Amino acid sequence: MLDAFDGGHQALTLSQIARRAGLPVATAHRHVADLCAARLLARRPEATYEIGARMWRLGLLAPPTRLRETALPYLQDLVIATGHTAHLAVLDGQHALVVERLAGSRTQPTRHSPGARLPLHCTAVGKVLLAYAPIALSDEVLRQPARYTKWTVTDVVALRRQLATILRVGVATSAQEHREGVSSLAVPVHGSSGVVAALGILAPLTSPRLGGTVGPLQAAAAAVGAALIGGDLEHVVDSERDIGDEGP
Amino acid sequence: MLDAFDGGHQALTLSQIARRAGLPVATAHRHVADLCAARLLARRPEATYEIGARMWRLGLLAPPTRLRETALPYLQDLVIATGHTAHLAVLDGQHALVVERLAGSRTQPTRHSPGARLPLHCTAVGKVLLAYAPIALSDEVLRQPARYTKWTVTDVVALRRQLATILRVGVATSAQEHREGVSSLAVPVHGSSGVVAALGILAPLTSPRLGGTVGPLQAAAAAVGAALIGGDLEHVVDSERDIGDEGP
DNA sequence: CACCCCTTTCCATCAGATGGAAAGCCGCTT
DNA sequence: AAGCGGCTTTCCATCTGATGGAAAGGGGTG
Repeated sequence: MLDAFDGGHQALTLSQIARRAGLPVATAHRHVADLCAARLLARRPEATYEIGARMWRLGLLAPPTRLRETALPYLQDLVIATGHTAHLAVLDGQHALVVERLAGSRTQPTRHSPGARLPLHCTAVGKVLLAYAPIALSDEVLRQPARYTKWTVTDVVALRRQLATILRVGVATSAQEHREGVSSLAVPVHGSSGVVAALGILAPLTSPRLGGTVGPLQAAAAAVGAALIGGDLEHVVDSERDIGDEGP
Repeated sequence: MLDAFDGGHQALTLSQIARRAGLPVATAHRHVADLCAARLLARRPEATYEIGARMWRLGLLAPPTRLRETALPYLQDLVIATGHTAHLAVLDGQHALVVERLAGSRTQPTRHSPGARLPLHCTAVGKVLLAYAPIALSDEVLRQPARYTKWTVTDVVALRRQLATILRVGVATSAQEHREGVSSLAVPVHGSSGVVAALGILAPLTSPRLGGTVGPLQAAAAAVGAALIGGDLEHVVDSERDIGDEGP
């Protein structure tokens, strides 16, 4: 029933929620009232509902947040060093879950979109995650690779070859395979338990080649990996102190 | 029952959840299983549970996220300009909810703590929010102001005078009133519907006076306010596109 | 004024939640 | 080895609470 909320619907009326969830209004009304009482939803003056502050705080306790907080400084460095948009993704089922995305230049206020889910077979970060994932996953994902652009590679044999190459050289690319006019480059982030994320760079085709950015990219990935392994302890203590005090 | 999770307990066993929620294990077991099926919780290999990816994504749809994303660039500017830690907070019941906190210097990796709740009567951001809030709230909050340090002002009359001054000059301060050795300065952020947030700066007592930072602080607050009002439209469209595609 | 779409409440019907108890599983101590 | 304490997981008789159709109330608009 919470699934009624998504990126395009951050504020919904009761009837909308009921319709989108396939529930009778009376039932939805009761549920929504309960969720509001629990502060998981909040009611706005115009009788629309949106995600509440408690839900936000709970979401902050999820693993992606810790990863994001740790990686953010290095993402900033990477953006400054390369001038391109950087993003960090983790494996989430059959998708790459974008944990953070930082826009390229300050003047171009392209917003990032944490929470987005990208396909695994036609994005650079997705390919990295897929290459290092258990074979069972690629078996599943490569059954029917969806086509996004005319450049999307849907040939299973070719994709398998790509994954093998990625494992060997540690770098993945995607040239307009997901969105026209956008190329990307990605490398794995090695944490305490294997590859825990993929760090990637996006650039329009018109910009200078991405090849020269492999160095900074790998350096940033290594730094993030090291921070994840080394910073575990202090980080936990930190959040205990800072978020620990619950309110009514 | 989700309240069992907090900053100090991001991963819990079933029994822990049951105890903390005051529920019999059998009931907790069923609930947790349901939440896992909904991917609101996730089960880790060691049979502990943590907040799931779906919860994280839902949290991203909450108002604080939009505010945070909008304000982040200006916070960065502010940190660079002043060299101090900056933070942004909104009113949440009887607390100030920290939406974002950026550490002062790059070399000093002080972590920020979005999600933390600060008292209203003894922090600079809290005082700003309280000063601009309905009178009913300050009536309530000033009934029994809690003491945090020996510098905490608990005299109701003095606090009321402070709030009046804040309304007049648009700046609030707190000198070690919440934590020893930490002073802060804060100003309101004016959005489309009055004061929607407070922007503050933290500094240790040993550092140069905070007085000189009022200018940059007010400039940043004005910029955030403008971005909030002007950027609403494009922002919505953006997140529609980027987060819209739901998964299974 | 009538229409439409929304929110909110009520209540008879019915289905699903509840939690004690017992089984099964480590890892630890005696 | 045997015993113990903590954990997870399943079962099932009990009964409490969810369900949704219907109707009332509230604002807008043509």
